[in-house]
Amino acid sequence: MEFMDNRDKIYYYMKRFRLKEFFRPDYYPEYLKYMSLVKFSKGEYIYKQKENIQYIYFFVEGRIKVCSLLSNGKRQLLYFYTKFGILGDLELFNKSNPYTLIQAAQDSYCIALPLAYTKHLLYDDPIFLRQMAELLAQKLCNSSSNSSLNIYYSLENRLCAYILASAEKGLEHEKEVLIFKEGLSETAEILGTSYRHLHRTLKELKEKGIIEKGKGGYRVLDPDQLMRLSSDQYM
Amino acid sequence: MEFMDNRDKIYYYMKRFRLKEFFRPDYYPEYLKYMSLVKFSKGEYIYKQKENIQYIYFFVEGRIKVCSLLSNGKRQLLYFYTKFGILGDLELFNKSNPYTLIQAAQDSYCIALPLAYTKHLLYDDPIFLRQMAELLAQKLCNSSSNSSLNIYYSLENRLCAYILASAEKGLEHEKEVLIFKEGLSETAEILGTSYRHLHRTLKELKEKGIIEKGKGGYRVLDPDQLMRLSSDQYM
DNA sequence: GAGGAATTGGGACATATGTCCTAAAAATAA
DNA sequence: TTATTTTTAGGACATATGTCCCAATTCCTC
Repeated sequence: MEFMDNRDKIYYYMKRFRLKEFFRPDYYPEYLKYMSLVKFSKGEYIYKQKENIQYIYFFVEGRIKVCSLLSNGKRQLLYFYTKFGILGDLELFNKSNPYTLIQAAQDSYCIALPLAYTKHLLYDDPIFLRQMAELLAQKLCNSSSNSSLNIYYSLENRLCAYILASAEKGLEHEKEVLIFKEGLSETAEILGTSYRHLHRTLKELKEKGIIEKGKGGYRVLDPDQLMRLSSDQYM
Repeated sequence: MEFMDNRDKIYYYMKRFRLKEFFRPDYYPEYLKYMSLVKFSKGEYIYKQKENIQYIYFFVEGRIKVCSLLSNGKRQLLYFYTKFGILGDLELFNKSNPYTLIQAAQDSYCIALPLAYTKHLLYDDPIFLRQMAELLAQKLCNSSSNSSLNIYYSLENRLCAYILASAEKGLEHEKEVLIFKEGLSETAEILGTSYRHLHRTLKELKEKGIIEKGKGGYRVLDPDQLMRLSSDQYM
């Protein structure tokens, strides 16, 4: 995590995402004193399991991946942050065990609020607490409906969604292309399938002309069809 | 929903489950004025989709089933309440759409708190709000891990869990037995599988001597093995 | 009790996915 | 560069699960 010394950017994001409305107006100036803009580099962990959390973050730019750690040691993909959102709500309120793994899927920016100086205020701030409850309720809805997607959709569907969510923009012959660069065994783990089956399914996508193997990963040839097959998951 | 005019029972449950600790002490007497004990009969709906919620409930006794309604019109089992819990937290904070279906799986008792007179207080009660956030965070954890169970466990596992959670105690030749009485097509729907496959799996359980078909449903012959196969789901 | 509707039981076959194994290719270390 | 490890590729086969059908049974209505 890298602290960006850029007060203007903070104010810009605060205004853009109306951070003010998350807090009791009279507590806000106190929070503001401690907020800072931070950058997470691609692959960096934002929270690791079992770690006591120091900050909550307002995610403002980039892409962030949320996995849960299962008892068998595997990871399972839960969610991608792609637009504004709050990180740490779950970890803040779920005493028992922070079981999630939150990782920057691309270089990402957040506004960090350290809990050390503000936790007592936050816990007494009905507006903040209500916002958190609403967010958690929303996430719970998402999670429940996602869990049904896992039953009703095939690996092909889930893979398409995952490719869309984690592919990166790159340039090739002056054209913008999407390239999927993730390691395949990690991908299999995250999608909760076997390497063998993942591979088979990738091959089918190749045969359908949707993706193409190139150096450094799979190039997306037909994003529209990828989208059609992926049915809004993880987004 | 039937209102039970039994003030003593309310106080008993309040003490037993420490309801007091869910609220700001100075607001509590006001809430107390409106609380009442209610009974839901087996099969009765506690919340239906799209209905604006009137009460939140503290579930104190019985068994309650929570399903989500999917866009394809099917239900999916999310959770069973078997011991103390709060109903309506999700519905209270998730403005967009109450998408869950909450139904008494057995005769059940709750303490009802009508929102009409108390919502403004609850929304300004940091202790209540924090409790809600904690509950929602916990449910979110459960839901996420459940969604992985759907991937990692076979129908046999899920079915065993479901039988355990929804079987009823009955007497037969003066011995206490568990009987699973749910309709099979409804069960298939809730477990997200086909009727055919459910049936096949039930047959396997019969052949393993775990259950037995009798009049009025399936008798559980070997609860221990059922437990072993079900791996703590929905509980 | 007769007739129709819903529920239960199951055969046949297709597809999705897992396990096991082996080989080629790429990355990394020595 | 060569040796070793990791990653990618895929054959063969087993199991889980779905779809389509139809028959038997039970339930419900008249």
